[in-house]
Amino acid sequence: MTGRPRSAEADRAILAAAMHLLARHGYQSMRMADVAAEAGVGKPTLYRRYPNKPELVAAAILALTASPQADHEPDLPMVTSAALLFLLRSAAAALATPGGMIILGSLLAQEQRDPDLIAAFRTRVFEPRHAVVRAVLSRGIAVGDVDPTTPLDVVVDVLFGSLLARAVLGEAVTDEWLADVVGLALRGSAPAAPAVPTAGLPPAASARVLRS
Amino acid sequence: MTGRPRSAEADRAILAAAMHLLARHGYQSMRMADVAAEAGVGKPTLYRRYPNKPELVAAAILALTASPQADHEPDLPMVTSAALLFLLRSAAAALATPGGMIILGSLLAQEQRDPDLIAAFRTRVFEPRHAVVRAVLSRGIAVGDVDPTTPLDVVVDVLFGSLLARAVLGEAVTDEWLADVVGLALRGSAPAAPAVPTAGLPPAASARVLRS
DNA sequence: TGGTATCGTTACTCACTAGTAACGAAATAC
DNA sequence: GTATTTCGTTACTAGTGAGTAACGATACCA
Repeated sequence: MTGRPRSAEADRAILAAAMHLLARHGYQSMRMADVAAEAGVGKPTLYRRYPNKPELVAAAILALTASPQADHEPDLPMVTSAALLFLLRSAAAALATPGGMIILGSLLAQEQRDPDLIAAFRTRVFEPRHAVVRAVLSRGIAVGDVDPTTPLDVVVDVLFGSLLARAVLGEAVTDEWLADVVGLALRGSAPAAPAVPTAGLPPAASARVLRS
Repeated sequence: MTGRPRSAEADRAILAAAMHLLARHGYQSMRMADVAAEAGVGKPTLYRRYPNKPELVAAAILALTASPQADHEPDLPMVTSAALLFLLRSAAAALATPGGMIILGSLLAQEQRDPDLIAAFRTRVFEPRHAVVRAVLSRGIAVGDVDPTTPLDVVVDVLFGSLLARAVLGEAVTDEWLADVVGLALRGSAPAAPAVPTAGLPPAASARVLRS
């Protein structure tokens, strides 16, 4: 009485195709028929799993791997500024990835109609990354790089917000620019009488381009 | 041979209705028929002026008053931090205005299809505001609040980017949070040995809520 | 082997919306 | 007045895309 089981491969392919087309065309312009085609699947197979378009897209977003948790991030440099640079570089790459801003923009534009979409995106994409940065800043407090009274959320907003600003302006994120931002943020949140005044960051180091 | 002249009142009403509906529903979801209705005008009157939807919306954006120019901004406080607070407060209000992020998001999502839309928005909305902030920072250099070697564009990205971060997260911008951001940015770009160490900003002054 | 729920394919319904065509009426220039 | 161009209204075309209804075929359980 169980019948033919649902193809797990189809499950995977559907969510992958949905994310791909969401990034390529945005929420409104992506077509269910295209998702089915790209997944190598018929439309009814989509609707057997998800009742409609927003639920499919929400599922695709929720299926994103909640990126590596705060505490044990591998390969994370010990120097506060270097760790922040590392994290922001990866975030910038994700944001600049053809489609990063298309996803974000189209979900924001859809907030009134489908609040769950952008909410899922915040939970799955922003929150985990913010948590890692907050952890690095906490470690910075322990090491004496960051003033203990600094409101860490503000620093997080400043760091990620700068990336958003560049993306919204449509301008590339260079390593030089990133170093400047991190330098400014760390000087701005340094202890009043620091043991090592402005440790670590040469004012404008390399200038490798992350995106063109 | 001149015929009946076009109604200037209709011109105005059409652009106003277009902006209103753009803010309310976003680019894709706004309907031409609704623009006509809200402007008290027939659809053909729209298409007599603009050949299609993107050109109408582009015109509506371009019709936005290029906000007050950098040099002579009225009512701008003389203290650098206070001036920045003033400018960011107004920007935050505009961004949080029901529809601010809907406009921005929907135009970003549309960038591949209609690059002119977001381009017009950058020119008319972002550039003028950035110019004013840059001017304030330049004055800050003259007064000794800001280190002359500071890359001002980075500071501008940090300040406006923070607002974007809050808006993207869907969280309200409080005066306390704004003061923290401005304080961090100014400490981060202060001269190495400042005459007045961290002038002006009490760490977290008032907490009047700008948006709820 | 028989029952059942899946599979992909095809064809459809239905709603919606950009843009146009065709009016008769109103406003201007000459 | 007369030609001309706009006006608002109504009705239409044409294209698109979400979601559904049938298939006959396939894979699993009992």
